[in-house]
Amino acid sequence: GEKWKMPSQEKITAVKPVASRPFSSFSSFSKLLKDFTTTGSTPITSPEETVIVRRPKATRFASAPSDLTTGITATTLQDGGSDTTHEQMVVNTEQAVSCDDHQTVFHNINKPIHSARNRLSYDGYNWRKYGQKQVKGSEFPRSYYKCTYPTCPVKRKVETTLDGQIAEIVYNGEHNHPKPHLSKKPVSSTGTEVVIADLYGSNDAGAESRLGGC
DNA sequence: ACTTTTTGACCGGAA
DNA sequence: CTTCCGGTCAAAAAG
Repeated sequence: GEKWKMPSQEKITAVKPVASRPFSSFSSFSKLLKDFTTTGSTPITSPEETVIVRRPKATRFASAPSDLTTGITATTLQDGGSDTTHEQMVVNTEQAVSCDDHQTVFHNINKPIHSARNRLSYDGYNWRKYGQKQVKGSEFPRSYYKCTYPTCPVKRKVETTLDGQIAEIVYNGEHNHPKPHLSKKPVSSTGTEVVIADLYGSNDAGAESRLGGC
Protein backbone atom coordinates (compact mmCIF):
# COMPACT_ATOMS: atom_id res chain seq x y z
CA GLY A 1 0.00 0.00 0.00
CA GLU A 2 1.14 3.46 -0.78
CA LYS A 3 1.51 5.57 2.23
CA TRP A 4 0.27 9.09 2.54
CA LYS A 5 2.85 11.37 1.21
CA MET A 6 1.99 14.25 -0.98
CA PRO A 7 4.46 13.74 -3.78
CA SER A 8 4.12 17.06 -5.48
CA GLN A 9 4.91 19.55 -2.78
CA GLU A 10 5.69 18.54 0.71
CA LYS A 11 5.78 21.70 2.68
CA ILE A 12 7.41 24.16 0.39
CA THR A 13 5.16 27.15 0.31
CA ALA A 14 7.68 29.81 -0.49
CA VAL A 15 11.00 29.89 -2.16
CA LYS A 16 13.43 29.11 0.55
CA PRO A 17 17.19 29.25 0.21
CA VAL A 18 17.71 25.54 0.19
CA ALA A 19 19.94 25.45 -2.79
CA SER A 20 21.90 22.30 -2.23
CA ARG A 21 18.94 20.09 -1.60
CA PRO A 22 17.31 18.31 -4.50
CA PHE A 23 13.60 17.78 -4.57
CA SER A 24 12.82 14.38 -3.24
CA SER A 25 9.52 12.63 -3.34
CA PHE A 26 10.04 10.94 -0.04
CA SER A 27 9.47 13.17 2.91
CA SER A 28 11.20 10.77 5.25
CA PHE A 29 14.36 10.88 3.23
CA SER A 30 14.22 14.61 3.00
CA LYS A 31 13.78 14.87 6.71
CA LEU A 32 16.70 12.61 7.35
CA LEU A 33 18.78 14.53 4.92
CA LYS A 34 17.80 17.79 6.50
CA ASP A 35 18.60 16.48 9.92
CA PHE A 36 21.90 15.28 8.65
CA THR A 37 22.72 18.60 7.13
CA THR A 38 21.80 20.34 10.34
CA THR A 39 23.98 18.22 12.53
CA GLY A 40 26.63 17.24 10.06
CA SER A 41 28.97 19.55 8.29
CA THR A 42 29.09 18.62 4.64
CA PRO A 43 26.29 16.73 2.90
CA ILE A 44 28.57 15.78 0.05
CA THR A 45 29.46 12.50 1.67
CA SER A 46 28.21 9.38 0.03
CA PRO A 47 24.59 9.00 0.94
CA GLU A 48 24.70 5.26 0.58
CA GLU A 49 26.80 4.78 3.65
CA THR A 50 24.97 7.22 5.82
CA VAL A 51 24.13 5.82 9.18
CA ILE A 52 20.44 6.25 9.49
CA VAL A 53 19.66 7.11 13.04
CA ARG A 54 16.10 6.02 13.34
CA ARG A 55 13.96 7.90 15.71
CA PRO A 56 13.50 6.13 19.01
CA LYS A 57 9.98 5.39 17.95
CA ALA A 58 6.95 5.74 20.09
CA THR A 59 6.46 2.56 21.95
CA ARG A 60 2.95 2.04 22.96
CA PHE A 61 2.33 1.22 26.53
CA ALA A 62 -0.87 -0.26 27.75
CA SER A 63 -2.69 2.81 28.86
CA ALA A 64 -4.01 2.45 32.34
CA PRO A 65 -7.79 2.30 32.37
CA SER A 66 -7.88 4.89 35.08
CA ASP A 67 -10.94 7.05 35.02
CA LEU A 68 -10.53 10.38 33.43
CA THR A 69 -11.16 13.63 35.11
CA THR A 70 -14.81 13.95 35.75
CA GLY A 71 -14.96 17.51 36.96
CA ILE A 72 -14.54 19.24 33.68
CA THR A 73 -16.13 22.61 33.94
CA ALA A 74 -14.05 24.91 31.86
CA THR A 75 -15.79 25.95 28.71
CA THR A 76 -13.64 28.70 27.37
CA LEU A 77 -13.04 27.76 23.79
CA GLN A 78 -11.86 31.09 22.58
CA ASP A 79 -8.19 31.44 22.81
CA GLY A 80 -6.76 34.31 24.70
CA GLY A 81 -5.73 36.39 21.82
CA SER A 82 -3.37 34.02 20.10
CA ASP A 83 -5.71 33.35 17.25
CA THR A 84 -5.20 35.44 14.21
CA THR A 85 -5.86 33.42 11.11
CA HIS A 86 -9.60 33.13 11.37
CA GLU A 87 -12.06 35.01 13.43
CA GLN A 88 -14.12 32.84 15.65
CA MET A 89 -17.65 33.75 14.93
CA VAL A 90 -20.24 32.11 17.06
CA VAL A 91 -22.65 30.51 14.71
CA ASN A 92 -25.19 27.87 15.45
CA THR A 93 -24.93 24.83 13.23
CA GLU A 94 -23.92 26.97 10.34
CA GLN A 95 -20.75 27.59 8.54
CA ALA A 96 -18.68 30.70 8.24
CA VAL A 97 -16.08 30.96 5.55
CA SER A 98 -13.34 33.40 6.12
CA CYS A 99 -12.07 35.06 3.02
CA ASP A 100 -8.57 35.44 4.29
CA ASP A 101 -7.87 31.76 4.32
CA HIS A 102 -9.58 28.65 3.12
CA GLN A 103 -10.96 27.71 6.42
CA THR A 104 -14.43 26.87 7.43
CA VAL A 105 -15.28 27.07 11.07
CA PHE A 106 -18.12 25.27 12.72
CA HIS A 107 -19.29 25.84 16.23
CA ASN A 108 -21.55 23.84 18.43
CA ILE A 109 -22.18 21.08 15.99
CA ASN A 110 -24.64 18.53 17.17
CA LYS A 111 -23.22 15.08 17.17
CA PRO A 112 -25.06 12.61 15.00
CA ILE A 113 -26.94 9.99 16.92
CA HIS A 114 -24.86 7.28 15.32
CA SER A 115 -22.62 5.60 17.80
CA ALA A 116 -19.88 5.29 15.23
CA ARG A 117 -16.69 6.42 16.80
CA ASN A 118 -15.52 8.13 13.69
CA ARG A 119 -14.84 7.20 10.11
CA LEU A 120 -17.82 8.54 8.29
CA SER A 121 -18.76 11.74 9.97
CA TYR A 122 -21.77 13.78 9.31
CA ASP A 123 -20.43 15.31 6.15
CA GLY A 124 -20.13 12.00 4.35
CA TYR A 125 -16.47 12.16 3.52
CA ASN A 126 -13.87 9.67 4.60
CA TRP A 127 -11.38 10.99 7.08
CA ARG A 128 -8.18 9.57 8.40
CA LYS A 129 -6.87 10.70 11.73
CA TYR A 130 -3.23 11.65 11.73
CA GLY A 131 -2.72 13.39 15.01
CA GLN A 132 -4.09 14.57 18.27
CA LYS A 133 -2.95 17.42 20.44
CA GLN A 134 -4.06 19.44 23.34
CA VAL A 135 -4.08 23.12 22.71
CA LYS A 136 -3.52 25.72 25.31
CA GLY A 137 -6.86 27.44 25.39
CA SER A 138 -8.86 24.29 25.88
CA GLU A 139 -8.31 21.17 27.84
CA PHE A 140 -10.22 19.14 25.35
CA PRO A 141 -8.05 17.31 22.87
CA ARG A 142 -7.95 18.41 19.28
CA SER A 143 -7.89 15.76 16.60
CA TYR A 144 -6.47 16.22 13.14
CA TYR A 145 -8.02 14.48 10.17
CA LYS A 146 -7.35 14.33 6.48
CA CYS A 147 -9.57 13.34 3.62
CA THR A 148 -8.70 9.88 2.43
CA TYR A 149 -9.42 10.59 -1.20
CA PRO A 150 -6.26 10.62 -3.30
CA THR A 151 -4.83 14.06 -3.95
CA CYS A 152 -7.52 15.67 -1.86
CA PRO A 153 -5.88 18.31 0.32
CA VAL A 154 -8.73 18.86 2.73
CA LYS A 155 -7.90 18.68 6.38
CA ARG A 156 -10.02 18.95 9.41
CA LYS A 157 -9.58 19.82 13.05
CA VAL A 158 -12.08 18.63 15.59
CA GLU A 159 -12.35 19.35 19.27
CA THR A 160 -14.61 17.11 21.24
CA THR A 161 -15.66 17.04 24.83
CA LEU A 162 -15.63 13.95 26.97
CA ASP A 163 -19.22 13.38 26.08
CA GLY A 164 -18.17 13.12 22.51
CA GLN A 165 -19.98 16.25 21.55
CA ILE A 166 -18.15 18.33 19.05
CA ALA A 167 -17.12 21.67 20.34
CA GLU A 168 -15.48 23.03 17.24
CA ILE A 169 -14.67 21.91 13.74
CA VAL A 170 -12.33 23.69 11.39
CA TYR A 171 -12.21 22.68 7.76
CA ASN A 172 -9.28 23.65 5.65
CA GLY A 173 -9.39 23.54 1.88
CA GLU A 174 -11.86 22.28 -0.66
CA HIS A 175 -12.71 18.78 -1.73
CA ASN A 176 -11.55 18.00 -5.19
CA HIS A 177 -13.87 15.08 -5.68
CA PRO A 178 -17.52 14.18 -5.24
CA LYS A 179 -18.73 12.58 -2.10
CA PRO A 180 -18.24 8.86 -1.90
CA HIS A 181 -21.33 6.72 -1.81
CA LEU A 182 -22.21 5.21 1.48
CA SER A 183 -23.16 1.99 -0.25
CA LYS A 184 -21.03 -0.99 0.45
CA LYS A 185 -20.82 -1.98 -3.18
CA PRO A 186 -19.24 0.89 -5.02
CA VAL A 187 -17.56 0.87 -8.40
CA SER A 188 -19.04 -1.99 -10.33
CA SER A 189 -17.90 -1.38 -13.86
CA THR A 190 -17.41 2.30 -14.41
CA GLY A 191 -13.82 2.62 -15.33
CA THR A 192 -14.02 6.04 -16.87
CA GLU A 193 -13.12 7.97 -13.82
CA VAL A 194 -11.54 11.25 -14.63
CA VAL A 195 -8.95 12.03 -12.08
CA ILE A 196 -8.04 15.65 -11.89
CA ALA A 197 -4.62 15.42 -10.42
CA ASP A 198 -2.77 18.45 -11.57
CA LEU A 199 -5.19 21.11 -10.48
CA TYR A 200 -4.38 21.21 -6.82
CA GLY A 201 -0.97 20.81 -5.38
CA SER A 202 0.92 21.74 -8.48
CA ASN A 203 -0.07 25.32 -8.65
CA ASP A 204 -1.55 27.50 -5.99
CA ALA A 205 -2.81 29.99 -8.50
CA GLY A 206 -5.40 27.54 -9.67
CA ALA A 207 -6.96 27.22 -6.28
CA GLU A 208 -6.64 30.90 -5.72
CA SER A 209 -8.57 31.77 -8.82
CA ARG A 210 -11.53 29.71 -7.75
CA LEU A 211 -11.96 31.57 -4.54
CA GLY A 212 -11.07 34.93 -5.90
CA GLY A 213 -14.58 36.21 -5.76
CA CYS A 214 -15.13 35.45 -2.14
C1' DA B 1 -2.86 -9.07 5.25
C1' DC B 2 -4.92 -4.98 5.16
C1' DT B 3 -6.44 -0.22 6.79
C1' DT B 4 -7.03 2.95 10.47
C1' DT B 5 -5.98 4.74 15.07
C1' DT B 6 -2.91 5.73 18.70
C1' DT B 7 0.79 8.46 20.40
C1' DG B 8 5.41 10.38 21.37
C1' DA B 9 8.80 12.49 18.53
C1' DC B 10 9.77 15.82 15.26
C1' DC B 11 9.32 20.17 12.74
C1' DG B 12 9.09 25.05 12.03
C1' DG B 13 7.41 29.50 13.09
C1' DA B 14 6.57 32.75 16.75
C1' DA B 15 7.66 34.79 21.18
C1' DC C 1 20.36 32.17 21.10
C1' DT C 2 16.40 29.36 23.79
C1' DT C 3 11.75 28.28 24.78
C1' DC C 4 7.04 27.59 23.61
C1' DC C 5 3.38 25.71 20.95
C1' DG C 6 0.42 24.16 17.17
C1' DG C 7 0.66 21.01 13.46
C1' DT C 8 2.55 16.71 11.29
C1' DC C 9 5.13 12.16 10.91
C1' DA C 10 5.43 7.53 11.44
C1' DA C 11 6.10 3.06 14.27
C1' DA C 12 3.35 0.22 16.68
C1' DA C 13 -1.08 -1.17 18.12
C1' DA C 14 -5.74 -1.82 17.19
C1' DG C 15 -9.65 -3.14 14.40
